[in-house]
Amino acid sequence: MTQQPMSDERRPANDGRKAAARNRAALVAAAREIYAECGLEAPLSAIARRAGVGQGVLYRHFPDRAAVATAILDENVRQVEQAAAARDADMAQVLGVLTWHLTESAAFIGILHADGAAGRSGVPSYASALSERVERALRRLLPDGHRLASVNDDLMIAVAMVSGAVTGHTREEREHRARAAWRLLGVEVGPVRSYDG
Amino acid sequence: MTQQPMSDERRPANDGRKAAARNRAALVAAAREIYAECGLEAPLSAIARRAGVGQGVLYRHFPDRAAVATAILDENVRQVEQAAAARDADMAQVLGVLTWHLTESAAFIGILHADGAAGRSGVPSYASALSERVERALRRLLPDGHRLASVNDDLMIAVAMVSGAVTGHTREEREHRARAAWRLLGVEVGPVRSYDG
Amino acid sequence: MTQQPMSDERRPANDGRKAAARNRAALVAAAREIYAECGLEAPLSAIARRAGVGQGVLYRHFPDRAAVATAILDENVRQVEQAAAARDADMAQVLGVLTWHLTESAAFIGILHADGAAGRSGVPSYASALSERVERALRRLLPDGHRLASVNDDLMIAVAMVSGAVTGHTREEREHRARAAWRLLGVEVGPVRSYDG
Amino acid sequence: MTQQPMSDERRPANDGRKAAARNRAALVAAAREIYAECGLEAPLSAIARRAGVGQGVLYRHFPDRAAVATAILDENVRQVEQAAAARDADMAQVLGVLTWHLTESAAFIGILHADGAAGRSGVPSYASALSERVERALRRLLPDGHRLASVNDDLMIAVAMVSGAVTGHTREEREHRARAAWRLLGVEVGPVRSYDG
DNA sequence: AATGAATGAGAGTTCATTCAT
DNA sequence: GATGAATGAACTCTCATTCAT
Repeated sequence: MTQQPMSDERRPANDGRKAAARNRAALVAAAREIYAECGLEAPLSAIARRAGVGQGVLYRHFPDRAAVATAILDENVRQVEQAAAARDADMAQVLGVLTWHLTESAAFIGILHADGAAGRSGVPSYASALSERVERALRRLLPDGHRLASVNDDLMIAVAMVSGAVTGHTREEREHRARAAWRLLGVEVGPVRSYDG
Repeated sequence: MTQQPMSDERRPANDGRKAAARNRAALVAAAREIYAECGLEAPLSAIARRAGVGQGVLYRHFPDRAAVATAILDENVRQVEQAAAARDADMAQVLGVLTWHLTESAAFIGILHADGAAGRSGVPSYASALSERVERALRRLLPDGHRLASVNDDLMIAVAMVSGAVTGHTREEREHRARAAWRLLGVEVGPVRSYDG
Repeated sequence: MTQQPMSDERRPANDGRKAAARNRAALVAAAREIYAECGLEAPLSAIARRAGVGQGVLYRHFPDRAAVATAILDENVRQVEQAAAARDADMAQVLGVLTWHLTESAAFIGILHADGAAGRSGVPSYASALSERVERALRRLLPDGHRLASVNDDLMIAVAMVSGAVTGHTREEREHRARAAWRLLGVEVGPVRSYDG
Repeated sequence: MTQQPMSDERRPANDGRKAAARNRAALVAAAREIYAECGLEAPLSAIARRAGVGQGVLYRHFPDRAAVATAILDENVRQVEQAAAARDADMAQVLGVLTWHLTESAAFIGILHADGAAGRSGVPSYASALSERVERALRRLLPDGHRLASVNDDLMIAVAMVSGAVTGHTREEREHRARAAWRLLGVEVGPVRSYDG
């Protein structure tokens, strides 16, 4: 309220380059938490606040809401891709990783409904891009005789179905329901876990 | 400082009582359309606008958002119930009706994800009420040897899966995808059509 | 369907940080004026408009209606408290200060009706908090033989009565009527003026 | 919802003339109750609902909000006038009646702040008209040596002060506080009761 | 005369986004 | 680069008032 220039009153540090990367990471982590708590509709300001940065910083790193979501989801998709790219990868294992992300991240669920739905109202455009990356990763591993190989759509429809089984449920229920879903589909799934190399 | 008496001049038509039923119908139709386009989160004001009535009219007919949604979805649920209550009802037929509504109404899709998820964030409470009505209707018809009868959750998980298969897709795609989904589940489905007695 | 990005074109000035203090002051001043004219029930939007700021700014500075009112009235109450805390304070002098604020601020009048009326319909809760501060300040100075010391309620009832005498009247009339009121109560009042140290 | 002319389906009676008077009475009674519960700001629709009539009826009988308030308050004022017009009326008795209405009707309190304040913002115009009727009634009885007779304003200022003492308090507290107020003013008050001839 | 539906203007609140510092 | 205040539109919900029936 006074006119003092607030000389050095604990003014937030400005560490230059280093800070930028740190802030980006903080934002991504914060977004993950906030999304988990409030869903994809959470106010961006909440993310900035949780990350401990100003809202301007958020906009510096991410031009819009979609960019934030993509940044979060990209990590999930990448793990699926990496699992699929591993030398000894097989379908069941990769579906295990996929399922792990499905149960872990409520935000991730949404994009798996999106295959072939680019530009559809309600389906953010980034979702189909991510969905396609998942599809490419999986299709490469689809053995000819696989339950989901006979009809072209089946693979991603099945994935969407499992997503549907977990939508709207808590983390705890999601794993159970996802397993049940794969079982009903008659598809074998490997251990449900994150992929880290 | 309370309420202005209305700018004056040219107060638009007041069609009197007769309009009541007409307006309600227009609101329901508009809501169905808007929901189909924007999902259940659509602004109520958009519904009123589309219906060609003032917002007050919407609030007269429906005290709150849940009432609007329920009014729309109730009709879908009721048809499923009626199909299930028919003398010669069998599971496949009723699933056909269910599937018809799934393809017809984007809004209906949402509630089928809601089973057992009452009070979950993002899952409005009326959704689980409706979901339970669907469950009761279906479970009565579930023959002992049915593919979905072995585990208790299976029935509604399967329904949620089919919903997941169609979420985010257009009317046209929905029927195809829903059929594919049931096929992947190995569940027989009768003709996909509305139930009208 | 959530929030539009702003119509575009000609986004009005954003004076940056400096404006914060200026805006807060403008809001307080505007609130004082509007309250004086319309009472505590005045629309918050009128205050923002009068202050020349967007409604968002008002909400940034004051989370709710009570915060606005408190910010305005706090200053009045504080002066009474300070007058009462002065080394050589005596009842008559402090009542002079009280009376000055009563004539100066129509909003201040309202809270003096609130003693012991916490949570009463129409009596906002902050009003009784402020009322109690006034009571504490005055009671400390109440000499044993004072006209208002014999019965416990008398002090604040008398204050409420003087408030009643001025409610609904113009600034000019208020001083005259307040003096008349104290005279009718047989209570001596010092010079009617603000306290500034 | 059907198109039937609802032949005689319990259509609300339309008893002609008689009903008009009955409705008016119901509206006044309802307004009294609603005002007591919700204050003068209560929605007019609530009054109509409580009275069991359509809103149109309310508007037929009372052109606007002020007219409703006046109708209610008129009854209070009339009793004071009648008490003052009684053959053996004396000041103390009439003040007792006045005080009774002050404690009985929260709505009545407001108008007694209004003397000489016609057209003041926040002071509805009908209030000063009613206030003047009260003043006329009382002044006629003011004996020359009365405590409130020496200065011209004193009478109504005193009344406003007592109103101020009770504003914002519950029925129960009001009587106590009003008595305390008159005592502090050194004015004798007769039994606090309604006047009924 | 009564009914009660319709109207639409606010009031309150929340947020995406910009921008001076 | 970071900060965080400002902006204002959009959304929900409430009412005073009118008017066809």
